[in-house]
Amino acid sequence: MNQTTMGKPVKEALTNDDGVDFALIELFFFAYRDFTSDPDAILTEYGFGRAHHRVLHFVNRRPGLTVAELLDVLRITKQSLARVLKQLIDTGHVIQVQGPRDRRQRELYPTNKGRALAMALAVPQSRRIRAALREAQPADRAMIERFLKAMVNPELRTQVDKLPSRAEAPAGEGKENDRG
Amino acid sequence: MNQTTMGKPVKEALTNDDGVDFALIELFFFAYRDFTSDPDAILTEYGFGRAHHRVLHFVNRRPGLTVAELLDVLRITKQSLARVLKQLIDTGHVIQVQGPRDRRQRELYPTNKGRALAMALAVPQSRRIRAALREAQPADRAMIERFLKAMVNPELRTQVDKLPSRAEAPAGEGKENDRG
DNA sequence: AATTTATGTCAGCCATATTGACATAAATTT
DNA sequence: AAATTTATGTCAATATGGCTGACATAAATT
Repeated sequence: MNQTTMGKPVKEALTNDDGVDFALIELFFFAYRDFTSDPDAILTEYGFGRAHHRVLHFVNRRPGLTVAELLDVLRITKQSLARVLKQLIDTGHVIQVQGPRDRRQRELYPTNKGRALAMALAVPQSRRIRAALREAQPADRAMIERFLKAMVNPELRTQVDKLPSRAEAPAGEGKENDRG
Repeated sequence: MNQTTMGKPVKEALTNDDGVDFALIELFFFAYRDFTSDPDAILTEYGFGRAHHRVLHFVNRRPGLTVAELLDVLRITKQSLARVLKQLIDTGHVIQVQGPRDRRQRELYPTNKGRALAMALAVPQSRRIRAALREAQPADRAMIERFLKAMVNPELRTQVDKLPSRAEAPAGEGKENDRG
């Protein structure tokens, strides 16, 4: 383990010539970092973090999802979720409703307050995307969507598809909401 | 704060119709999550985390950068960097060299071992990108690059540009390794 | 000689995640 | 009806990766 045998400094930089697409790797890193910076700033004012953002987001995108479903989407443990969810409930952003079919389940819904915050967090992100598309090439939004989707693990793409794209004909009281 | 006045559950899902590009927001989230999953798995074997990855990555991309420069790129505090950097040094992935001009500075270089690990971490990410480009539309790689760059805060785009894309004509002692 | 700069280190704090164990209520199976 | 499984909640301990503040050292600059 001495400097002579193996600890010699490598002075040449890794570049795209090394068969690896470092340009896109780094752009993805920087892009995501700044993508999350706008909501982060807002969340700080509320004493919330990214964990709260994710919960609030999916509760707003799929109102009525159960705790188990939320855990599945977020891929965290229930103990991790507990604290964050409790805070969102205590602050009146999310409420729990006892499941109608199965009374053990807790359906999670945003309140108006929670809906407002979710929108406030999403707007700057959407604006950033819109601006980037304009700067890049407005026509090919679909292409970027395909690219990003292809970056997702095939097994997990179902998750993406489960989220509503367009407002559905409201299902009314009787019928179920069939997103499946 | 009672259920009657403000705590009523909002039952309608937020959709793309609400003027916000939820589709791309979520795709970006899922794409980044899976993008980091491959290296995460490798890092775990070494007892390292994402923090180590980032340090190792930039030390390999800009060998010889100083501690201050690294802190600037990563945007963390020196106390945060300290533990991670120490581990990378102790395990022989990175070595410090006293700055030639300014002997207070510590230039950071990867060792061969550190170079190898950096490559091992980058390869699956690059492969994922390549596959996604193939699935999307191979021609328009440049477009996606423009899009991602436009997602980065303008002030910070200089950071992106500071990284080497192609191997440069080596400046130093005798002949360097030119893979070009 | 005094000050500033680059780095390191100590100590403590916070947020977010983890695992394991156990509790409760409701649904399901036997 | 009793036993089991399921959905959720909670307690405790632990790890990681950030943070701030304070202080130390050596080297460069003024």
